[in-house]
Amino acid sequence: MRTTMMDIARDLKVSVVTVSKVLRNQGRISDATRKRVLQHAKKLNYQMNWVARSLVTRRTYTIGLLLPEFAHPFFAEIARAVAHTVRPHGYHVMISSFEEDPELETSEVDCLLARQVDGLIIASAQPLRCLDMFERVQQRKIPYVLIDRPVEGLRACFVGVDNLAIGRLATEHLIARGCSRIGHLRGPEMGIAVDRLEGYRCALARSGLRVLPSYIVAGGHGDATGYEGMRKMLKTPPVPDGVFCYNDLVAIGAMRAILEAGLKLPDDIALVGAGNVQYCDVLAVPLTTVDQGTCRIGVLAAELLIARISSKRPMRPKTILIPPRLVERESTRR
Amino acid sequence: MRTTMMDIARDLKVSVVTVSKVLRNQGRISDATRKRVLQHAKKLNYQMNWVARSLVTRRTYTIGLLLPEFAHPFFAEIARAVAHTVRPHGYHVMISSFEEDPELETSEVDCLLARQVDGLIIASAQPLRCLDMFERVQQRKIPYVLIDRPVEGLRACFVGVDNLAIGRLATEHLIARGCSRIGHLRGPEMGIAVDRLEGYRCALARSGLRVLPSYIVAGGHGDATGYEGMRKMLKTPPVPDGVFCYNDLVAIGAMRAILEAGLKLPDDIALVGAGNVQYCDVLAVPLTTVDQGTCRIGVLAAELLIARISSKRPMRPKTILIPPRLVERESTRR
DNA sequence: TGCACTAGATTAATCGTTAACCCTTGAACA
DNA sequence: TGTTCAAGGGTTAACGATTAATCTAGTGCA
Repeated sequence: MRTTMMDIARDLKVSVVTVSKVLRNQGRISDATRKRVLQHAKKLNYQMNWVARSLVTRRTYTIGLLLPEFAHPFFAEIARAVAHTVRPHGYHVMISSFEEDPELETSEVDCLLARQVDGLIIASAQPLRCLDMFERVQQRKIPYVLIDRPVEGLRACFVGVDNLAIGRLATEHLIARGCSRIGHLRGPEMGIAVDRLEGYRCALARSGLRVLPSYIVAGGHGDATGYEGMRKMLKTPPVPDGVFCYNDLVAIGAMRAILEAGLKLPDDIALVGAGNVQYCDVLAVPLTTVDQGTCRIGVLAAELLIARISSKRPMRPKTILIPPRLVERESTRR
Repeated sequence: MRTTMMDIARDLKVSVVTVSKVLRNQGRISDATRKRVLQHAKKLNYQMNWVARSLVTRRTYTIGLLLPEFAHPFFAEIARAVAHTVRPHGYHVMISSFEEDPELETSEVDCLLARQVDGLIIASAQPLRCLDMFERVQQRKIPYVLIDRPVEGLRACFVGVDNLAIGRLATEHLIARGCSRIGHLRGPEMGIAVDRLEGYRCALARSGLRVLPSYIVAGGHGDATGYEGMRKMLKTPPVPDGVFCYNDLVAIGAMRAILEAGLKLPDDIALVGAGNVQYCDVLAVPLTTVDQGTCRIGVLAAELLIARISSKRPMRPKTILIPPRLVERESTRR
């Protein structure tokens, strides 16, 4: 049986409350009593029951982290940053990945709410105009911070990168490197991929280059879609001489397709990714990419969340947009 | 204010217990009452308070997952597999990474115990013969499963790969590919790296090749140590024609060093890693590696843990060793 | 009529802590 | 002598559920 405060209290013939006060270093307790309690607690190997404490204090010191995909290095790094940031404040993280499935996301949020998390950090995959999940969270007055993917029509905290700038930065870089037929392997139909596409369009327009419809190929999140997309793009001439990929994973897939086709990188096709994911510097051809401050997103989101949890009064939503930064490597060096 | 069972009970003029029974689908309740309760619960947007429930049932449906390093793709994949496996059973995962720091590991374990996790999965970094952390867990009768790194002198469940076989498999493969001067970038002084080294030694001995001390270079877990180690090895002739690396990350670092030195892979030096980490097929030279069934480790550990949690009687410790499997890619194809 | 039985609910106790008050004692001070 | 005050502690009631024991009709049957 595990020891409780009552065991200590009984043995020492003091009240449970006295024990509780000593253990919390609160209230007025004589040094003698304090010492006795602490000693006996150590002797019995006492450990606080956080569940019981949480029930009465109404705080679990747990935050929920909802991610679309765990194995993705981008989200893994975020998870790491979040866990790291909240630990000094006594918080633990409950992580849940919902595999890009909005329904699973909703049910996980509900589950985390039921488990009484003190706050949530969400990289949401909710479809457009589906705000009821968030409304439920707000109704329960649980602070939350969105990351990576903003949700339209929602007044909420957000930490992410300026995706339009990413698209522009990457495309402008390709232009500067002398590319004139610039393709884009775009991401999903909705969400941040739209902004990156817009940035791409914008950069091309600015420098007077034409946007060929056949140069924009639809895709998804992973490297498989990048591979397929690139193969498709290579089949329809004129073959591009530069491609901006929605993210690094897509770029990795694209790179495989390019090399398989016997083309040279960057000489035949220059490639730019986005994300600056771990180990994208040791690829077949080290990948030029746009850094989106992954780690900072996690840290800032965590700090923002803790600030909200600690604050008495409701604070008004805050948006943090991290400016992206181009990281040039071999895949565009020519 | 959030709704409680009492709110529902009061409104409906039934007892809290009746509500509880309906919500748990337990006990004999008339269809009429059941319906009323369910309807009203939905109307009030009721959500179970798991903290309160946990206090009385003494189960949190939470398991703790302790990892040495979060960002490492190997552990990220394990985390994913564990979370995935336990979800259908109603469990959530609290993840904690302790950055290879034994003291932090201990304090995190204590914290997770205080939070009343139902079980633990640990990839431990405890130094040799430091078992008191585990003893504390056992004393509390919390089931736990060790993964990846066995702990000597501890009668506990373990799920991992046969590291000796990894070393042998990798080295034998290099021998089969015609290498005769085979080096080893080894991992940390203790733990699984020792077995992999032993496997390497064993394979060389079997085929009558000599083990040169200068061919065994000490290192750590990450790619930085692989890079340094390889540079060192290249400086002391005779340069090896095949190298087995402690893990894929080390191999990635080694590959960078080899390419920087102007040598060709696999023609000058053939390289084998271990782990079959994600994306090691898209490296500068796709890496031959030994698959250690990462995903299966996570799944099996999670299943084993849940079995122990659910079982009434204490089961006796079970060890699962996954047989490794060689995955040949370009880095040794010659 | 009386007894046993059952379905359907209620009451009381419990889980381990904390929050909010209340009580005692002795010393200081007017 | 009486009042005040602080130190050091205790009492009681939550927190929001579950579990075990108990009650109350209604029914069947001898």
